[in-house]
Amino acid sequence: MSASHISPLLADLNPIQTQAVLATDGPVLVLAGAGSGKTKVLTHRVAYLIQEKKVPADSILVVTFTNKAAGEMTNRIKKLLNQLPAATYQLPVMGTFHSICARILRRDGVNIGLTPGFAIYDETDAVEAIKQAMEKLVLTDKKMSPSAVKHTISSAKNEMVSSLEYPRFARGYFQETVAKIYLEYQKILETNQALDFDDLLLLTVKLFQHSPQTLAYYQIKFKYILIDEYQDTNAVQYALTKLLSAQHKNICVVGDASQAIYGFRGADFRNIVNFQADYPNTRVFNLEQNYRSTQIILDAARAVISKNTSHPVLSLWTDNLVGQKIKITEARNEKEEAEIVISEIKKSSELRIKNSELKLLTPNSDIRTLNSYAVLYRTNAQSRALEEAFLKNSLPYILVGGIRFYERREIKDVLAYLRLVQNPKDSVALKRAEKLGKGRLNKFFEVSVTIDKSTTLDTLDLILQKTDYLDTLEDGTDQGKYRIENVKELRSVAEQFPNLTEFLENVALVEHIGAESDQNSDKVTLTTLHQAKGLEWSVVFMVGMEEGLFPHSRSFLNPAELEEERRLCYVGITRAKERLYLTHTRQRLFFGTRSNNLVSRFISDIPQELVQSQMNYINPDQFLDDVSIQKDEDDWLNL
DNA sequence: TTCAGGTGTATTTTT
DNA sequence: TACACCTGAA
Repeated sequence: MSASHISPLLADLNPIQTQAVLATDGPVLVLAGAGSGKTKVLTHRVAYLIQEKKVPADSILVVTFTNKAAGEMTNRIKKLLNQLPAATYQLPVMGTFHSICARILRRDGVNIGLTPGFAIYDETDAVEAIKQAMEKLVLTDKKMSPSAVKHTISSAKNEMVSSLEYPRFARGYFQETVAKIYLEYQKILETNQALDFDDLLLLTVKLFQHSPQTLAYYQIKFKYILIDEYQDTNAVQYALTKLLSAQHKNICVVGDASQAIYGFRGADFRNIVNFQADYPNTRVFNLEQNYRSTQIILDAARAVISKNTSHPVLSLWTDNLVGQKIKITEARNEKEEAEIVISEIKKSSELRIKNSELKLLTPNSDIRTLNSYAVLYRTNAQSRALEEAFLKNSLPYILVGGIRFYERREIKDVLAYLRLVQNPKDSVALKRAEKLGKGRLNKFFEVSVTIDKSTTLDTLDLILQKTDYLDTLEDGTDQGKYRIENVKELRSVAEQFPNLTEFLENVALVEHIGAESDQNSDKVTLTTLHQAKGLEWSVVFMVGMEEGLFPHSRSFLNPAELEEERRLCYVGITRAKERLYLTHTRQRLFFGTRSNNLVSRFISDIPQELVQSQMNYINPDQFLDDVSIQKDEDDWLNL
């Protein structure tokens, strides 16, 4: 590459983004603020390595937080490479930590005694295995919930504490009992030839520790490693990163401590905070120019997040307009809150219709389709009141979240049969199949022995036909019809993966988007704050801005958790491009009881000059007569 | 095999 | 309040 040659890949990058792309070798930390073009830097960096540095694509490893993110990045890298002269079509190795570890273990896990055809247990399967372990130990103590036990074991695995080591750390009755269950649980997984999600990571570390040749193979293979959302990595993922990058040390991590919102499941943002200390000679790039939001929105976000003290906060700035003030509204209850949201949306939609009728539309005028609105909430339970109001007003919406496709009863049932084809000893699958009827199970076993090397789809169809499973779903209700539709949807996935092992792995590791969620249609998005991460809308409503709900009461006793709530609020605010609404209620119906909540401290943290509201909420004392959450309030005041 | 009725539980969630 | 889950009886 001559000095005069400027790669077209750098053409539309700002100076810091350019530097982050050009710093190909050695440890690199990219601190990417919300809306600062993080994915752009990652994709351009990969394309640059391939195109300009002539790095073979398969020696680049890109780790993402979700499979969806991996897919999006793949598309963008493809596009970039296709635009270039002498287009290269080979793509880097991309995926989540879990999917990459699964691939490694299928290939090399035999070195630590793993069967290549191992099953992957999802949360439900794992909890079922825990139940079986507890039954075996005759733990009739109903006070221990299997999912709490699962969570404790999962935390231990995240800290790389094996079932053999755990008893040493266990303190008190609960943990000591968990220690016994943990041992039994691992035995069950072993006999079932199954790994849970945590095992995928943990056993890969174990494989690398026990088989230096295997480790060396991957260390040499992956010359360049890029990790997205590094603030959301846990201890095992940290260890994997360290092991894999030890040879070439070309490690680039991207993230933002202010957007760390998964501490509750073991993520530790200190991994990103301490990166420089961990990797000597790290070059740091702060992406602080925001391309998404108005200045007012960024100022509000900053006011909220700057109260956190346990991590650094980036100073976002923008060339965008100052924008409109943030609108804060109080509703009497959750129904009125939903109506307020809807009336605001309708106001601008009506404006849109009127303008288009009068042909007043100019390019870039205030045209907003429904998919430029989102309503964000802290807990899923809040979606009900919103949904009811949207239905009542015939305003189209799409609810993101809820029960996932592969978690649905009918899907898990069918998958249980398929898992038994692969491993008839799988006790979790067996128990599920038993629940569907002994007769049905016997019929299944009659045909399952004859299944040899047929495709996933043929196997699935044969099972459905022999067991008459679909009959159990056919009950004349809409729900029954819907369930049958879902099984059909599963058939279409089966068609894509003729190999049963590959099919089951995909099912376990990749979230499937059901047929009903047509994402291109014009609808308002309703979703949790967590699921909004990484997305953006022109207009964002954050509802339920109340003490106890957001920040959630469970975080009151723990300053670290309260900081996580604050980061979640920061994430929510920075989703908005143009307009932000915050709403709260005086009284909310919650699990059958009415509670009077104080206005969220996050609202009080936003300076008045950024806000347009009918009331002054700075002094929450006016609500102190409402006693229902007085106790909680005392808790947080004492922090 | 099915279904009625009792019981427990309700923060966020990808893999 | 509402619903998922389990149990036991028909």
